[in-house]
Amino acid sequence: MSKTLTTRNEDYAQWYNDLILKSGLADYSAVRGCMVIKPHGYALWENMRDVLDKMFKDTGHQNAYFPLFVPKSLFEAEEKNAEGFAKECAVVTHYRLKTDPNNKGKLIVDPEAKLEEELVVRPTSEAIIWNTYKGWIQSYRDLPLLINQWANVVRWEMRTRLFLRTAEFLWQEGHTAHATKEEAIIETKKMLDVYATFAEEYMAMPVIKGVKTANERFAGAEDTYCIEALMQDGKALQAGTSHFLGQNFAKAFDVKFMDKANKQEYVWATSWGVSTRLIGALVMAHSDDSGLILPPKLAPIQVVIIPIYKGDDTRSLINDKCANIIQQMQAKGIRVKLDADDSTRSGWKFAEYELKGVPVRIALGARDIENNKAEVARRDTKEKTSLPLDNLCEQIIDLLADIQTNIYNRALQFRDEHITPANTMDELIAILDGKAGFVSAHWDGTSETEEKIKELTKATIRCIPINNVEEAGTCILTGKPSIQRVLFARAY
RNA sequence: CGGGAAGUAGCGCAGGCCGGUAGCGCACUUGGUUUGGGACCAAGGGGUCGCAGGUUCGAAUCCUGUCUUCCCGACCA
Repeated sequence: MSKTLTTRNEDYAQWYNDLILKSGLADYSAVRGCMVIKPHGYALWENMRDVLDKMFKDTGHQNAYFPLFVPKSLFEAEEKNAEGFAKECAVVTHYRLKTDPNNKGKLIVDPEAKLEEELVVRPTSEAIIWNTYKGWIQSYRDLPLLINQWANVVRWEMRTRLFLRTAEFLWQEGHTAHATKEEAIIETKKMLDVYATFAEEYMAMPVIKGVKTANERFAGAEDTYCIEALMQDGKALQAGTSHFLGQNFAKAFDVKFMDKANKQEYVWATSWGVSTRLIGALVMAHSDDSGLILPPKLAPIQVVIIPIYKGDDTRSLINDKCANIIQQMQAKGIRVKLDADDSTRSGWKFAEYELKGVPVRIALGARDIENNKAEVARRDTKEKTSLPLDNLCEQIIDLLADIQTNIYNRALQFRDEHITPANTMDELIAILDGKAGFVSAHWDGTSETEEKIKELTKATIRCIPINNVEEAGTCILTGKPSIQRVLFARAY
């Protein structure tokens, strides 16, 4: 099987597509804009999901599930939100098919079965959730209400890209209700921190926490916070968002509570989400021309053991040793796989597991056993070393931790080297066209200026970093006064 | 929604201009030899050439329509 990838230098976009397909993360499907997540990709998502789910529960949230369909009248209740999503909604108009009288064996939509009210396939669930919350919240004693749901959503995108932008995707959406504005803002920021922690500690992907400008804000939110990551081609990627929704949805859906002073008040809301897009981010943050590089904490397989047979006489000796190592590793909770398949040779396996991003590979042959050693290769640097078998398990645990740290540091260094200040439009354009990455520049704070810069450069303001240093300056485009630099980048 | 490209075996492609009973590589099956960086030998199996019409004695090939997918733009997590 020829599974060579297009290199990143040749064509970054093609490299990404090749990698996703050939590493077995996902596949195209017969449905326009929709992909199939294959077992390797889904296992990765399950690991991400499990970690996040625990983090949500540790911060007091509970899971629930709301319907896929939203009646149009509910959907349009919060106007800004509805308008924001209107152009990309799939809509169910009928509930039945029938056989085509003019074309045997074919089906047509039954015109008799038109729905009285169209159903919108959720692009996000605020509407149905807030409609439900109305019935759940009467008193301040019912607050805060901290709910998360794991679900699929549909956004009818014109152009799709595996994991980064597909018509249907998997995500989680948290929806919380609070008695006070302050508490809702704290929740918004807390969940942003959860995302940042997850990205950095588990995905080994450094992120910048920030606030979106009005242009980039979630429709219906007062403030949108985000984590922005930088990909190896110098493009930014929004990896997660957390919204302070104010009382917009409470007012639209009439969700009030009685406070301690016996007064009716609207509740304060947040919502926050991350999606399977994180898989795309993970791929582009670390991987190389040989394949995926997965962080050990999330890798579906952390260690693969490949026996090297030579003749039949040492076969059972090697098998016994492998079984022994696997037993020890499993006892320590390492996700380990033995590949003793006789129909492919070791060289093929080496390449295959590199493609799949398995962090550590152990090759074990008669020669190693004789020397009481194993050949250990780490995926991130491709270094091979010979380690003693005696306390192999402990050494591998250390190695996995080292790989996790190393790929984070590597990505961090790349990210930090790609935050460049610019003081003129020419500088901004030169950086974007050259080294790319984030560009830190002064902006006068208006949407018009942001739009204009986007037109001129195709770069958007990714965010205003949280705890940004105040620095007096003049806007890069208009020369008007500015109090701080913001981060521009071309983005996914 | 605009521009481009492509649909022939599971995957990647050739054949098409010049119509004549469908081919290559990889994968797959069986047997054997192998195994420290994508093994080799031998023998096999698999396709109504995206779909629908049309031209023709005859269509993968020519014509018309249609569907789908990918890439580039505008929109988005």
